[in-house]
Amino acid sequence: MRMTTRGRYALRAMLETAQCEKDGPVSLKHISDTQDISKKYLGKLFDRLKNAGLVISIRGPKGGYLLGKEPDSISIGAIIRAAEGPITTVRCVEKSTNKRCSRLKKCVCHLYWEKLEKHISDFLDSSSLLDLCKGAKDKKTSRPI
Amino acid sequence: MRMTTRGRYALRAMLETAQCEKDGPVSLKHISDTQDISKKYLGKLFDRLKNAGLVISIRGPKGGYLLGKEPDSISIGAIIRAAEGPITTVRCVEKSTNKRCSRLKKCVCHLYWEKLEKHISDFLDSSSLLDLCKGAKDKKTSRPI
DNA sequence: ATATAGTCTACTATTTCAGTAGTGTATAGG
DNA sequence: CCTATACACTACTGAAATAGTAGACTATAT
Repeated sequence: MRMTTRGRYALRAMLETAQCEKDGPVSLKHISDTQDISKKYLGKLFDRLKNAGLVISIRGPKGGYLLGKEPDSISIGAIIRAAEGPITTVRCVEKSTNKRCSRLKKCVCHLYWEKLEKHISDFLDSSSLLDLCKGAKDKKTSRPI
Repeated sequence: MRMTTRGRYALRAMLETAQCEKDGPVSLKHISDTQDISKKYLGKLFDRLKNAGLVISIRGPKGGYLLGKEPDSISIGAIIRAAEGPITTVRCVEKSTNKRCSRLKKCVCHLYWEKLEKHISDFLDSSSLLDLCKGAKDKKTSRPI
């Protein structure tokens, strides 16, 4: 039951973008510097985020990325799914690939994993990037953990 | 956001053990045959389950494994944790290793990941092996998915 | 023009996972 | 006491995914 750095990087990068885009496109260099993430790696990550429509890119000098939608309509789930692929707690239930294991009919466990998957998915979809931005703002005045 | 086969195997194996232990110790061979899991791999898995106190072992002919506690006091979370290690959605928040990333103070994301972790953990701890056994029993009479 | 900054493909190193091999040890049943 | 059974333990292997790197290419603001 693990989340990889890819998902974490994605969230941090999106948060940084959301917080800085008012000053113009946010470059990978900026994100790399402020978030300690390899610039090249971010390049690949933003490919995914861009394909998912979560950011748009602007090329050339002063270029970078802007959010592709309003921050309140970008759910954390959408970011994680864009970065890591579908949230699947159990692969043989994966819808996209239709890879359903042959034991399906006799296995109660499947139902359980499907419930877990929905539970996690709902949680991730119930917060937006805006919610996290607000949290970040609050943290600047109050005491950090 | 993935669960590995290790966790799934563990749950299926525990369920099989719970359902069959009334006829005496359940051998790895039996579990291997009924659940299509490599016997050698199960051996390693049951090491973990045994260390966690979820099963006890009986050696020699007619030997095998019995549940280490009543099925209603074995939570699914306990099984997953025994098999896969602590449920951590983000490693730098991992308590056991004290590996906290240096960005902790400035990162709102951490709070979010910790909430997610708790959310998942609570879900996994709210069902017991007994609950799943009941589900399995029901499924025999009713129509499978 | 040119420097900046995204785009794209390919490569590499590391880690984890799933599974295998083989040896050792306890014990039920004859 | 012998022997077959079944757990215990260590070490190894192959495959896949992850994290990160290299370098050439393209668009564009100044």
